[in-house]
Amino acid sequence: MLLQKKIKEEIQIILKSEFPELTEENLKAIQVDASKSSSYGDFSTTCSLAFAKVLKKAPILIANQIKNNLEEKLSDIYSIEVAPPGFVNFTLTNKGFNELVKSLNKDELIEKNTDKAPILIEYVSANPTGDLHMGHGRGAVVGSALASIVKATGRQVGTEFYINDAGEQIQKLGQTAWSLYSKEPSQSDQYPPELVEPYTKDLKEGLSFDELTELVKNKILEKQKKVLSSLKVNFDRWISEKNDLHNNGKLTGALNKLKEANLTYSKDEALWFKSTDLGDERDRVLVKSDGRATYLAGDIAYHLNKFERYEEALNLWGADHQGQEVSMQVALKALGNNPDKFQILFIQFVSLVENGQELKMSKRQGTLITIEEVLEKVGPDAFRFFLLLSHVNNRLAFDLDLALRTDDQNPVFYVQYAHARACSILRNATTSQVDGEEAICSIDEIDNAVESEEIFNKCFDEKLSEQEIQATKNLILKLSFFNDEIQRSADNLNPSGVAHYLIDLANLFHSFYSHCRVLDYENKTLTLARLSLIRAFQRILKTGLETLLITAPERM
RNA sequence: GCACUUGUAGCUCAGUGGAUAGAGCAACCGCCUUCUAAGCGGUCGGUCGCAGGUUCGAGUCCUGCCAAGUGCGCCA
Repeated sequence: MLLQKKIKEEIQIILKSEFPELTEENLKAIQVDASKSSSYGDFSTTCSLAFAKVLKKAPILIANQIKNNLEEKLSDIYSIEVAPPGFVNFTLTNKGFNELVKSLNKDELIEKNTDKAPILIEYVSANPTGDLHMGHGRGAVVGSALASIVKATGRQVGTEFYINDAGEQIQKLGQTAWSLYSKEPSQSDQYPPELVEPYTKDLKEGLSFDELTELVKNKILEKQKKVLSSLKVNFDRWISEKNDLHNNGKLTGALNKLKEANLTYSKDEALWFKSTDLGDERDRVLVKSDGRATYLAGDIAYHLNKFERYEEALNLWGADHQGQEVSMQVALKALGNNPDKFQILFIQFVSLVENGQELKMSKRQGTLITIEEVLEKVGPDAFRFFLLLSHVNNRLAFDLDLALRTDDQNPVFYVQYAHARACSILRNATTSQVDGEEAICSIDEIDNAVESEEIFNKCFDEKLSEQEIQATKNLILKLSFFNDEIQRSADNLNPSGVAHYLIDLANLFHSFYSHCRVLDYENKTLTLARLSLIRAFQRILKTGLETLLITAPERM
């Protein structure tokens, strides 16, 4: 078990016995974090500050109580300082650092927690009427990374893409396709023909309008799947509005539920949802006067179905869909679902910057930049990493020039390079050299090295420079917070923390690399000690990158 | 007009109510006889949009204002 977790548990035991008025929830919230500055030790906790009010006691007294109780217990692992107004700071001994690296090499890197309810993440859900653009790309990247992170923490996750293949947009697509296919004059309000044309080539003759529409839709969908898959985005299920809701009675079922709950009325030959009564700004149409269901009706049916299968649901929607949120929330609530279990993240727009200029984009003029175009230039890893760096609530300027560069300006290369360097060291250590020199050691020797405090202490030998020792400690400390970072990202449903963590980690590794020579035939003990740290680093960086669905190359 | 989101270094962005607000890029100065210089070290750079409030403590929470983006269809 990681040292900070051990410390946390000790504090919980102390506070529980000293202050029985603290609730389980209070105790659970205790955090042992990295200290802000090395002058405050290695780990610190602010729990005495947080509990001062509940306990009606000066924080410094609580802090001292923690210190006095904890001090004798593990004095070979850390020393404790209390700083006003009530911080408790822990400074690790060499043995403490050894314990950390041991855990990082032996334990599961990401703690599994199965208490949390299964969650369904719906994302992308673009219309099957054209190419996916960068806004979809952002949703795709964030959604897939999020699903992966949450899954890594042991929680059950399902992912779905909802295909809006039953509405008016698909009709318009059909009309455009039809005029291209039948050479009949085009009607108004259609899709730009040049965007549809590639899908109407080489079709057999004699197709009906519906057959043609279905065929073109499927071709577009296949292309979307292909593009997503090259971004490493795959879904557990693709839900078709037409086949999975309209044609099998689920839509009618949902409408009946709303009717039974007396939440609908008829007006102007349309069926309306009395959403104003429930807090919406106006009533919404469910079935249009031509007898077709609206998008909202289908979406309500879909979400009712989601909650039959999952306890919680998360949607990643484009910012242009924010008007739907209230209607959906009130509908679900009115039909007996807990609104706290349904959450929507709105993806703000991505703009593209090239040569320092923001590119003007318009769907109608066909100047919308597609995922494919950007992906072709920068590749999936840079594509993913850049879009993961900022929170979806924030508008994002994607700098094509920067992402195109394959040098140190591009953070994804910086991180991947750190991994390649670590692999290179491990490879050089464990394989015999071209000049016939034997390998320094085997993987087993490295794994065993960390078990020996004597070997590991070489990392902190007094003959080493202060810089070397500090670089080593900094790297170990950062590594020890990998699990915390993953858990926090999973809890907050925000993968950007992991991406930033990996940059910081790579930074500390590069610093360690330049200060600390690892392979040294003259000093095998120090070499082994440092290799055990490199091994932990490599394992964690690889896991981190792969959790974000980004490759961790062994050579670059 | 109303609703949602955003406002932090020249630029792109991090920042769980806790200590001295961070990173990358840009600018400037150094570092390759040794494991990958796609790297490292250093300098410069901030009234955290503005004004109040809550708190022992606010970039973080609340209110108002200002600015930007988005939404306000029998489109999806």
